[in-house]
Amino acid sequence: MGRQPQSLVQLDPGMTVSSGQAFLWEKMGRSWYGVHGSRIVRFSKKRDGDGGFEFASFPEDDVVAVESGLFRLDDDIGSIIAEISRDPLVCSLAARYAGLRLMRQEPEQCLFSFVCASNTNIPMIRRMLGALAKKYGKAVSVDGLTFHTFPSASALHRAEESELRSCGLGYRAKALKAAAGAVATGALNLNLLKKMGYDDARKELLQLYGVGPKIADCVLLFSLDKLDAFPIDVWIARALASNYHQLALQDAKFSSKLTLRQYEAVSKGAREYFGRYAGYAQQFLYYHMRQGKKW
DNA sequence: ATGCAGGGACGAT
DNA sequence: ATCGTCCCTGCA
Repeated sequence: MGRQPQSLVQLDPGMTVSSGQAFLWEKMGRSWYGVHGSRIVRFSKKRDGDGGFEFASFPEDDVVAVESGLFRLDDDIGSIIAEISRDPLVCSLAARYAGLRLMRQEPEQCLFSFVCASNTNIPMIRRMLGALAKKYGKAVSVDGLTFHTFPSASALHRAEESELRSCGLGYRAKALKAAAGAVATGALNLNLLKKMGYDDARKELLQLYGVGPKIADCVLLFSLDKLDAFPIDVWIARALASNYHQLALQDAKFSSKLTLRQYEAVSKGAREYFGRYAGYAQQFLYYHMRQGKKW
């Protein structure tokens, strides 16, 4: 730990993942290490570097399925790119950032991570989640390094709110405890949400204390296979305002902060415009907006 | 140094 | 339907 976040996970020459969606990844030497639920995963370039790479998981069972699931190797990326490339800007970004991919996170980790993500920034989110993992996760040794798995719902639910606050969560502690409780008690079944459509699954997530439209959309896109979800953060809002006047609000006040009503309107428009893979388009726009930024 | 931004959402007007 | 507030950190 203690390393500055990378702007992207360079998986191999043809594959890149924005770190904005996966907080607990870090690069050490020629390898990327990531916390993936109750696993630690490693992705490294082969030493004889002809573009080859290898994936490992600890524990080592089901490695192939884990890799395929995590990096969405089951997606038909060609036809996805083709479809979102109906938009000229996304088309050019898809060419420039060829290899950028979405990850499929563990649903619980994704939900709990984004509950911690409101009104803050990525370095701070990494710090909070790292502290939570260290305190409530299980230590796993890989390559002589110590990592911590992501805490279980019940562990987070059992924790006192004050303990969660001491991990740097601030007022988000209450929301995390609530979300963890919903999962731990079975009131919220994330696996069920995977089988629902976007609207129904979103409605369920919005019931949770501390989960608004933005965070719900992130969880839907990054872990529940709703590729039509289109999360709008301040950067995406700016991208829309400067490049998509037809999608932005007529109101000139529309710049970065969206009211609930504005969010729903802009999101609906973007989802209709970009289509069933709007979420992939969102990732190209987000990645583009983040270029040159420190994290 | 004081203010503000940073992957927002809640609760009171 | 808007608006102040919430915890915390880095940076201008």
